[in-house]
Amino acid sequence: MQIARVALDVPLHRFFDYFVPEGEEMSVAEIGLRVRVPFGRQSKIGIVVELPESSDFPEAQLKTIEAVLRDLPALPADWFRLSEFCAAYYQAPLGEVMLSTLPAGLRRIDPPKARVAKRGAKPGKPQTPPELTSEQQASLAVIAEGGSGFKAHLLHGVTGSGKTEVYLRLVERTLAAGKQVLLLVPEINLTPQLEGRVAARFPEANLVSLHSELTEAARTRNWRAALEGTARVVLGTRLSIFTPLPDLGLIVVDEEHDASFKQQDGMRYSARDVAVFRARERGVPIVLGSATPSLESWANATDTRTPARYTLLTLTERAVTNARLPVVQRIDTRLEKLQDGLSGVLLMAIEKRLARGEQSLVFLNRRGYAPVLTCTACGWISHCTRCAANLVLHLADRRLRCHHCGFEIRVPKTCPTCGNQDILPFGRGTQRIEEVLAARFPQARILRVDRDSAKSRKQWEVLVKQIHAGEADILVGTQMLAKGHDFPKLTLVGALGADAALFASDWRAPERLFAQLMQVAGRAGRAELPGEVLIQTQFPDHPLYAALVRHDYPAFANEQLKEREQAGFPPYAYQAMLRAEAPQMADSLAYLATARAWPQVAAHVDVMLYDPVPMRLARRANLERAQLLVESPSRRALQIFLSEWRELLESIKAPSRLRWHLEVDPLEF
DNA sequence: AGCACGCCGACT
DNA sequence: GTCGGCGTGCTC
Repeated sequence: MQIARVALDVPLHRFFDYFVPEGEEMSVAEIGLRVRVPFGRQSKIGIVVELPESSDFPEAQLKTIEAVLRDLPALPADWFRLSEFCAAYYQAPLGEVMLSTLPAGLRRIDPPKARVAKRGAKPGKPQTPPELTSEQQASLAVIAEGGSGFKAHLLHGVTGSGKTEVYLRLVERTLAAGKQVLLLVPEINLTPQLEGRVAARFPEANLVSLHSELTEAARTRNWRAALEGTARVVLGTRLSIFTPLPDLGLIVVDEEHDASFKQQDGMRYSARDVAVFRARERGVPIVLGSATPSLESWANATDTRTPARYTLLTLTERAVTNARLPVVQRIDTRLEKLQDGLSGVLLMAIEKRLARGEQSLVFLNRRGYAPVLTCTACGWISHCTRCAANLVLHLADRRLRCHHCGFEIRVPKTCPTCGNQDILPFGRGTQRIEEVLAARFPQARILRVDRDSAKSRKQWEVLVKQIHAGEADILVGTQMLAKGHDFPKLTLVGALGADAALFASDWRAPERLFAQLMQVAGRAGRAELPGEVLIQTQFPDHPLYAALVRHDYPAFANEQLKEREQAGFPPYAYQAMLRAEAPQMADSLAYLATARAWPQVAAHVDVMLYDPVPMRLARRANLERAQLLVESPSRRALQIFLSEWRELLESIKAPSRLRWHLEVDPLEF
């Protein structure tokens, strides 16, 4: 009887062999088909990865495949190589990688009911392509020179410089060559606009989108259209990097610096990094676009000591006629007394916009009314009972809320420890700023945009519509507002509380702050109206702000890279993080200590292990967390170490309540 | 991961 | 006397 080797969705680094049923014999071309197999007491969906001559397992004990599913073409070989790369690089079991990137509908036991494929995105009104700026033309020429083989390009373009138009021209060329395009965007919020634009421009391409807000059926349908080649353009969020694309000819990663490309649970992959691997492996060009590239990508494109891995393409002018970059200014808050967190300069600037009928945006990356509630008598502060964190005051619905575990209670009327009635909010969040502005400008229409006011996609869309219709004079919002939306009447942006990130213990915080401020600054003055950006800071001379005022990302990036190199941080070192969590910190630390004490560690001279330490948020949802950093100047050395170490990690005896995971290229500490 | 088997504490 | 806690072991 024929034997099939099957990958299953179990956390084990091995495959399982089965007999192929009589009369269902498979050909080599059918490796990559899904099968339903008995597994223990249950049935599971698996993927055939091999048709071996014989099994290492006693053949008498092999079970037989229950059904060979031929409803879908076999998954292609390059998709296998992509999965294998991820499994090896991120130390994840291959079966888990393969199955978890499939749409849920195709992992299910019950047979999917066949439905007629509906067409993809509805094309908007047909567009005529705009004239290209000379910079756009030059970028396109460089990419064209690279040919149709692998080449990585970093497209560095300020907000409004027309990166999207460059993508569209590349899509056009790729489609004309009979190839498929994969367009990656960081968030679902950004898909509708780009979707409309691409669909309008290429009505024949049968664009499909792939993101978490699609229904399961729609997701399966779109994924299948990609695999079968009927969809020529796929637009999606990070998971869509795993979509099988038989005719792939181009990958674009928009806003490549965005943290949403990093998966934060399960296999903690970076869709951007996987995309670069996939492009190289498939031999197709890839374009990474951003106004503020990640320092990793920037180094790859500019480092002169190693041969540049990426070509750098720059767009400096705004593509919209007459539009200019906003004027960025620092407000020295040491010199000026703030009124409820707002400087007189900012208040006056808002007043001016109100008088002119223009919009202002006050940006503050802290939602809620105040980050903590305190008792003036005994010093009590509102803290979460399950986390090592404060409860945030949400006055809008009179609740104290933990932003880490979701715990919430009603706001107490008196201090829970001493009964004092005088309990006060400390610090300021978006709700409080909204209130302050409402008191100061009673005639103004104020709209707050944060995760509380825009919980669902629907609410978000309503808010965006209101802003566009000019139904708001002042917007108060978190980074939600910073991303990818044009508000034509917006001419002023005020940034509050930015300094916190300057001296944060996370050394990536400045990089994120710069990107965020640059992005939010880009919201101001997109149309004919010039924009103004005011940053309230106690450190106006900080080089980060100095670079921001000049719109000088390269200066900022090069400065940061210098610091990273001196400190031996990425991208000049490669890292992995082992984390453990358990009800008791001692158990978490003990697990890491055992991992650290592995005798073979000494044999890996080029790999360095730090001491196990409690995480910055040491307790979350009643679990006490610790971590151990592993570092190496060589990516390869780190990989070799990790693959050996992982086996040890799996063999360490630990309390059953303890969970651990290994993260390669961690972004947060 | 599931799911079973297996051996010690408070309940109808 | 049993229900159920989670420790341990296995899945082709």
